[in-house]
Amino acid sequence: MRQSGRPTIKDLASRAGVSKTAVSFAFNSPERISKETYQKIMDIAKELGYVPDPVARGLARRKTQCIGILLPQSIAYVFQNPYITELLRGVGEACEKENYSILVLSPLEGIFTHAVYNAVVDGVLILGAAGDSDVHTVCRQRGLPYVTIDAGFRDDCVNIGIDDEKAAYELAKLLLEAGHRRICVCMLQPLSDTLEASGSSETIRNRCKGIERAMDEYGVDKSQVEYMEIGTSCDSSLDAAHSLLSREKPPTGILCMADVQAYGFYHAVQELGLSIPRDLSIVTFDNLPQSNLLHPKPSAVNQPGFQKGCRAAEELFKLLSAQESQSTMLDCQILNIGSVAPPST
Amino acid sequence: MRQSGRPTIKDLASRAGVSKTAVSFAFNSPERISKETYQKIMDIAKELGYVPDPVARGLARRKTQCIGILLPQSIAYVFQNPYITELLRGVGEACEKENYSILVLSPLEGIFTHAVYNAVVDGVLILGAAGDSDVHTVCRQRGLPYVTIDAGFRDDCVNIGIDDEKAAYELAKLLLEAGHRRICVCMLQPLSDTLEASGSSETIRNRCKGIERAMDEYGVDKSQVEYMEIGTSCDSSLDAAHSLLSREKPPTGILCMADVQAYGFYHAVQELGLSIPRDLSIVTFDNLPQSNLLHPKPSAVNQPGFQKGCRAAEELFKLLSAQESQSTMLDCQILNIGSVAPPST
DNA sequence: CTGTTAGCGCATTCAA
DNA sequence: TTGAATGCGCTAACAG
Repeated sequence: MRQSGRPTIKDLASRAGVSKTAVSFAFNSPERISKETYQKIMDIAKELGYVPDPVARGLARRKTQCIGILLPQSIAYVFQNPYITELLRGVGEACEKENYSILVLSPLEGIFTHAVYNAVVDGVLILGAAGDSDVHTVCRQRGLPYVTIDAGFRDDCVNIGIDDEKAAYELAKLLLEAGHRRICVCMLQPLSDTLEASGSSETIRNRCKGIERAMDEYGVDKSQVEYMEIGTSCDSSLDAAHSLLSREKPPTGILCMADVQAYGFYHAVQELGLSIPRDLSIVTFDNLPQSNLLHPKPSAVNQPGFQKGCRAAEELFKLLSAQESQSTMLDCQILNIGSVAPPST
Repeated sequence: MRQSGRPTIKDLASRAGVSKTAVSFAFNSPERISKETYQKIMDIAKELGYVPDPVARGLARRKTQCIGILLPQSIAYVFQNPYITELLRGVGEACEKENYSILVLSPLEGIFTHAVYNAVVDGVLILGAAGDSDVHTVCRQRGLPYVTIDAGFRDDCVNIGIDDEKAAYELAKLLLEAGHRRICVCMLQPLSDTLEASGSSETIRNRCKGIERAMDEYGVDKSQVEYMEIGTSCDSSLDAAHSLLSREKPPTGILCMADVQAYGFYHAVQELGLSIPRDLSIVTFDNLPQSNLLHPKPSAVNQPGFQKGCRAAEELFKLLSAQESQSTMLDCQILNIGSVAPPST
């Protein structure tokens, strides 16, 4: 028969004069058949170019050896943020140990959760979904185990993250303590075309809380701090930086939600012939390896991106094997390295 | 029945008093059933929490809506190179248009091609495989359409790349023309534990040819150029840079195979209180967006990473729909921006 | 417009 | 040890 070109288990079986079962055993539990039959089967398999169909196998054993990673926006956008790459590296590290592959899922047709419906995976990692997102519902409908990353801690699902409130508090304090009052907080603007994701994530909410707590502590009026959504790309943050710094009274302190935003400011400062921290103080989240190139290295919350991804995947694997799993708040430190100084004006 | 917890198409059909076909139509071609049956089916589906199983669906229609991207080394390693991220962004862009997801495949158990056997995909993109790699065989065995990226142009498969020989030639010329003779070429060292991948790729071979052609042209003896395998991470290139620059007679010109390698040199130069291009000239491949942060911006071959990924995916989609597809050599320019000057010593 | 009937390719229980 | 039969959940010809 062999209609679609590729040999099937049946072809191989009849060609080798054995049953389908024997062939199946040869590929899955060789110890259950005799050495000779095994050899014969494998020889003919090679000759025929037979290899078991992963999809059919997946259906039969109810396992695909893949986990999905659900991104909040399009791939082209999200991967402009090197922090995401760090996460992915961590996930990859854990997956390779378990012989799993990673399926990158992004919002299809603008719907955040859409990709989950059709994903051929055993479980899912979810990035930065709001607590009230319906992604939880979707996963449960499909019976998919899932772990969230940077999505806030709640009782009914496993989350890996840091103490964002505290981290943001410390960062804000760094600026306030140095005397800054004209402060701009750079938010992670969601893409406008993925409406569903535009509800601010739990992480962002927590960070804002932390910032406000610091301000209260220093008796600073909330109106003095400006919140600006500048997204997570070098380009958008460069633009934002230029527009901010060209003001008559530009901010003296910048609090970024991501290293990649800080890059824009470093770049702009350079282009304008200014200098950090003399003319502008800046603090940020992430502290990615590549930020070592910046001079001075930005004061930052040291986010363990790699570790986060790794840990999240590990917890997911526990769920997949029906083990207990629980949320983890990873440690992070504040590194005050040299991008903060008292305001000059 | 409903054994595994999740409702199946059969459950839904009997519950709704219709046949399985009707349900299938409701989800796949709603226009083929009456408005009322559709509504009834969808209502009960929602009530039951039914959603079609992607694996079963994949088996039946022989289509998974996924393409794989096969990496030459582990994910944690490969994604240290931001060029790869650029490629991925391009692939993502193309995939989202076609409603495809990306499966990231890395060598399992140290075998480059191993992941391909079990990958639940309709086609594969292959990164930088050597021309004589058996990955071609594997894909053909599985009947998987595939497109290579940066793998050299050959007649029997579709490849997307640039003219590496010429590009490398131009880069080398930049250094030679400025008068450099103590030159170090930074190679992309493969990880030692993936033996299969250690045969140098077509791309590297072509680049070396280009470099040698330039040297011949300038009458420079080949022995004056040093080839050093320093890998593709900030750390490894930083180490290499320090060891090179601390020599008694350090090289005056560096030719990198990737931006990420140049980062290490910029960093080292900074740490040593030296300056580019006064104390060291450097040219490189890639010219990634984030390299704008470097000062001076490195002279480089402008590699269209995003476009490459995008184009490769598009060609693969053509193959998937049985259309004609062909290799493409993308344009690239040499940007001589300011990281090259005559040697000072 | 709707239902019946076969597969899709493989894993696995139960007998032999 | 091996083989026949059944099921995984869904799609798609083919009838009705």
